[in-house]
Amino acid sequence: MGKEDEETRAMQAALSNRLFFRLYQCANMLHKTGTRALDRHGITTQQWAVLGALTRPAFERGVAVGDLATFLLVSRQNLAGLISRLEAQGLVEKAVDAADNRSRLIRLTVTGRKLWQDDMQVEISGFYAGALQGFSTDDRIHLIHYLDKMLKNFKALDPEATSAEEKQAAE
Amino acid sequence: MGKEDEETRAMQAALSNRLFFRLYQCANMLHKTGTRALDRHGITTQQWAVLGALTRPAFERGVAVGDLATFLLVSRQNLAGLISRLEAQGLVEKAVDAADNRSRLIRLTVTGRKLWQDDMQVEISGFYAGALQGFSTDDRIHLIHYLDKMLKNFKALDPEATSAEEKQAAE
DNA sequence: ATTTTTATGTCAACATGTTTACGTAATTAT
DNA sequence: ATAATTACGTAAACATGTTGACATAAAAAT
Repeated sequence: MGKEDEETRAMQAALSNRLFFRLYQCANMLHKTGTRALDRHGITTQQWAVLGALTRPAFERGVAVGDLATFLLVSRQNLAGLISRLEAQGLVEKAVDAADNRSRLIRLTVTGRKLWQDDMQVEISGFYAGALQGFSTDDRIHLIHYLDKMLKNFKALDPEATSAEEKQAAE
Repeated sequence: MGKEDEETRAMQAALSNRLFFRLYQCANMLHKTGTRALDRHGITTQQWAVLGALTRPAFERGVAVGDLATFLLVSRQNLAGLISRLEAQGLVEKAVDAADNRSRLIRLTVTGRKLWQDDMQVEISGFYAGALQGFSTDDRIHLIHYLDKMLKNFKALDPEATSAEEKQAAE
């Protein structure tokens, strides 16, 4: 193997190193600044993610805990605690699935939907504006594209996510 | 305000929503798959970040806990626990700073450096290859650029990080 | 009808992240 | 010299994330 190949390999490794370290830093800051942005409402970025998911048209009539965990890419056990905290705040509720009595459907309460639409949107759009300062629409689309692509790779690395995907594809 | 303006604004919000949700998902998967990749060595992604930071030329002779926390963008209290676990594993050590007796410098032990160089690199390069499948060198550079840019915005949103930056700039 | 699978709940142990707060010791500023 | 600041350790309380394990009840397969 030539010297240049070695150098190229070392450069590639340094590039990857930097990339994932930046991702790690961004993740830390996302949660730190995001939670602070919604401090007035006592909502964390994770709760934000749950509430946002529940406003999706597909989940509007309720979603099973397991499906929500698959969607958010967190564990069922972790999500259970998150949901119980949101339930205690009166923002979400559980209803038994008419089609499957084993399944409880999580959905927003009227209070939860109101909080999301009328109160949180002010801080959320402010946060978006701050965190995406200097990003053109094209930049945003490109970044989303890269994150999408990386996410697919991550899922391929995760045995559970892969089988869950296959299961979903087989339905 | 015209109807098109409203639509543009809604589209922008949907775009930002998707972007940060992807970032949230990528962060979850980074820790899940990254920790699993290094499972054989009992190293988590956070410990990985610490060890990686300590191999930087600037930190090779040791770095103060506070400076390391600033660099990793985590709190000092959190880092203390992380370091004590790495210390218990014999991977890092603390030494008193000759220039400032208040300050303890964290640095890799011989064991730690050996683990990083001889053992972890195999799994790390495998993880990089998997998570960046389909990414050209240009893609990686562009993604790093976007993450860098977003990180700067996050820091601007964080009162502490901003003051720390200013403090550093003033030195 | 009986067995197996599935969905959820729950408990436990652990690592990571936050914040607030207090003590101590060393340095720096006055 | 005295006072203020700085660096660290440490503790507590909390929210998030992981894994593993076990119980239960309903659905699905045999």
